[in-house]
Amino acid sequence: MATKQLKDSSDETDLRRADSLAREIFSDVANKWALLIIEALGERTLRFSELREEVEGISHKMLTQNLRMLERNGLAERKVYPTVPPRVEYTLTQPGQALRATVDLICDWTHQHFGHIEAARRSFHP
Amino acid sequence: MATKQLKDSSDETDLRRADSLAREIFSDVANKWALLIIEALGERTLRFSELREEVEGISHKMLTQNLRMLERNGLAERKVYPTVPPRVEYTLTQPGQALRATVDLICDWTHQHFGHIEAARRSFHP
DNA sequence: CCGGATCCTTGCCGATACTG
DNA sequence: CAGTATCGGCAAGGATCCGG
Repeated sequence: MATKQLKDSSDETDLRRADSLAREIFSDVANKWALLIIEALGERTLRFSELREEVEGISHKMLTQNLRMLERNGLAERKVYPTVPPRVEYTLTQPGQALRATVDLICDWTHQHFGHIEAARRSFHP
Repeated sequence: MATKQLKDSSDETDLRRADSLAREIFSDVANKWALLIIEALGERTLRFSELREEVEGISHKMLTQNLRMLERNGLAERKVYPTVPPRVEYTLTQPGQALRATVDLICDWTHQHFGHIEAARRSFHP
């Protein structure tokens, strides 16, 4: 990953910290479930149970785990209504939305290059 | 992931196949190592050993495994020079380049929202 | 309804050794 | 140098239960 240009910091420590953090964020975010959750949320606000239905095949555990991660990184917001039974809603924050825009592009890419990929797979002999 | 609008196919089977394939491609591609390799390759042509140095922390095994996957999906091209010792070079295909462009955006995003994320982490108390 | 905790299985991934 | 094969540890992830 490219290093951000930090103007004039004569101290390399900041750069190193930034890079290692950047890699960490990248690793957090660049995984199947996280991206699918972000796609599913889109501009909507969804309850936990709705998300679970929306994201095909995700387990209860993976969903909470990834939601905590998104929340921790400030990409999603968690709103709890202290009713009974409880009601918890999730929304993407503005940075989350920005990320979603790029994930959308990956989806577009998938559809655009569908044919190419299918063809490549057929003509691929290990 | 959103389903591509296939005009007028009265047969649902195609849609299902397309969606399942799309998810499969997405799962292949949406993983840390694959994306980092794509980033590392960029517009360059790199040898196996060069890639190994370029992609920080990747193991021999993961590198070959992911390169085979990229090749299978037609995202990277593998060129073997039958010299001794052997020389193998990898390049992104045009679809691979297109995908890389979107990955670049994710990197940009990471750097742009760096501050927000750090702040969110500090103020996050489980 | 939500989410944490626990147990248990699966499969990822690194290490190593061996071929062309 | 590049790639395959095998093995084993360990962490990811599923199933389940309980508690708020």
